[in-house]
Amino acid sequence: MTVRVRMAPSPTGNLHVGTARAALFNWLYARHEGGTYIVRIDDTDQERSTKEFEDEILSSFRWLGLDWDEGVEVGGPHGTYRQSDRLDRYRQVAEQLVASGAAYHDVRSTEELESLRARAQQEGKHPGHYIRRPDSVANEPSDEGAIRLSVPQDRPVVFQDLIRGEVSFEPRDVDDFVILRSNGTPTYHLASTVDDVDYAITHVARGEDLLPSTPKHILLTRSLGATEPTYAHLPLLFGTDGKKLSKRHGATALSDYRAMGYLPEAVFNYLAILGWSPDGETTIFTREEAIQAFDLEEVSRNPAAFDPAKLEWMNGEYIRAMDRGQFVDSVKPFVEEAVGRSLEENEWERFEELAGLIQERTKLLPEAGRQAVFLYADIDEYDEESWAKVMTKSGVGDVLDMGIAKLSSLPLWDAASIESVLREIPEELDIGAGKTFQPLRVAVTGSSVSPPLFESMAALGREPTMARLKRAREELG
RNA sequence: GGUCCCGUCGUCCAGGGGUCUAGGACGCCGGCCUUUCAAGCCGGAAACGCCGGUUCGAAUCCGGUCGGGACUGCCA
Repeated sequence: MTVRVRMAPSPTGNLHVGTARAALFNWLYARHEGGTYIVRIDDTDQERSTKEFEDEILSSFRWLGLDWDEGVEVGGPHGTYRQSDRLDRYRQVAEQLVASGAAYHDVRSTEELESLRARAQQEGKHPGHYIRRPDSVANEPSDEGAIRLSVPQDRPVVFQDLIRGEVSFEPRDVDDFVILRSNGTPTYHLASTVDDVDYAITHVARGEDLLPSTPKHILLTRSLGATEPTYAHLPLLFGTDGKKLSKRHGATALSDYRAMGYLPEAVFNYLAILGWSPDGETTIFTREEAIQAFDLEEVSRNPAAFDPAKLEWMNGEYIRAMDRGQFVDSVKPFVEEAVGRSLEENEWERFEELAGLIQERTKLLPEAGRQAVFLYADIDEYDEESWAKVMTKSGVGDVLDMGIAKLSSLPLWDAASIESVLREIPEELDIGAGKTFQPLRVAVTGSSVSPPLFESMAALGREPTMARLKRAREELG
């Protein structure tokens, strides 16, 4: 039997990194097994679901490179792959289960149910312990109320989780849960398992938060006359403080990382490493290598902390691994954004002169923009800290004067020539290299942190460099 | 409270009875390189939650304990 796995996001928010990782594992498994990866939209929560979120989620999937073989937007043999289009199907299934005796209408009020739960809790039992088919009135056929699945109390629900091994639930700890609301709409449990059955899903890899729901889904599947899929419950993602990953830890939406200048390959790699590794030694690997080595059974059982620092390091690795042209292309929008206007073709030549040096120093795409602005925009104001640290020292004026003098008579304006005359300064003045090059750097780039000085001057050009040196000299007074 | 899941460096991932004085990666600390910042290189600190048991031998198996987490809704 060929493997069929699915990802079923709810379009009630942006794609969360945790969901993205679950999608990634499903995708890897499908690709490794040569199976089918399906994307379906779980929008039974019609209040909170929006088209915008759906679009955002799908575009994030595509950005990450998680293409799907079947499902929403790409089609397939199972309709639109959108739950809101299948409401009749769910309703029909629910009624059929009532007819077969597996489910029943429940007209009890919220208060009644609450008191049943309270009683169970007081007695130290599972809260759902007393949520059962009432043995009197409610057995009558009815159109009223919600529909609950009647959980058979005769034996435990046992299953083999691919990641956790055997997991078992006593039936008394599984309440008769609602499958169809009194307004006729399906709950997640119903819609999701009906879809899994109808779409012939063979493996369900999902967050561990759904582990307690699994006996419900198994029971439902069986009462539909089907065999449940193989489950694999993925460990959850946390922040570095061990708490649930939330806004407090920074960005949680995948699209935020895209906007911050992360590369999809790096995010892919990092997400994959959270809970899995090909061999315990390798941390950087390609999609192909991941597909080759991936197995759900080798996914860790422990929750993983999402560590932004490691992601950033990894992104730097990927940026440095790009070829020059690729780097320049990816970084162009960020440079223009930093400069505040679009750049002409000839202006890019100056950037390309420095591109290699900038690339080495870039972990996040926008950082490249910050390093390159000095090439295109005059210095509005010098970086305050840099000025205070280097320009207020004694002897800075002399350095600038000498720099101006030596550079103005330079016949050839290239990095090597610039270096050779500038190197004379510390010798003649008998001061350290840092003392001479740092002031020049601040004068020319506006900051004590920049790409290497001689190359920067060369790329900037003679006129602007001289102008900036003179201006800094004047600012010194 | 109840049910279920989990417990190796600060973090991620290895190790699943002897080769573990526990390995790799990020981060951290120190050094080298150096005009700054990175990168790179070298070195360092850093973990088997605890208690019992099984065994010649346990990070590895079993039990308990403690701790963390998820769920506990006519949300998903």
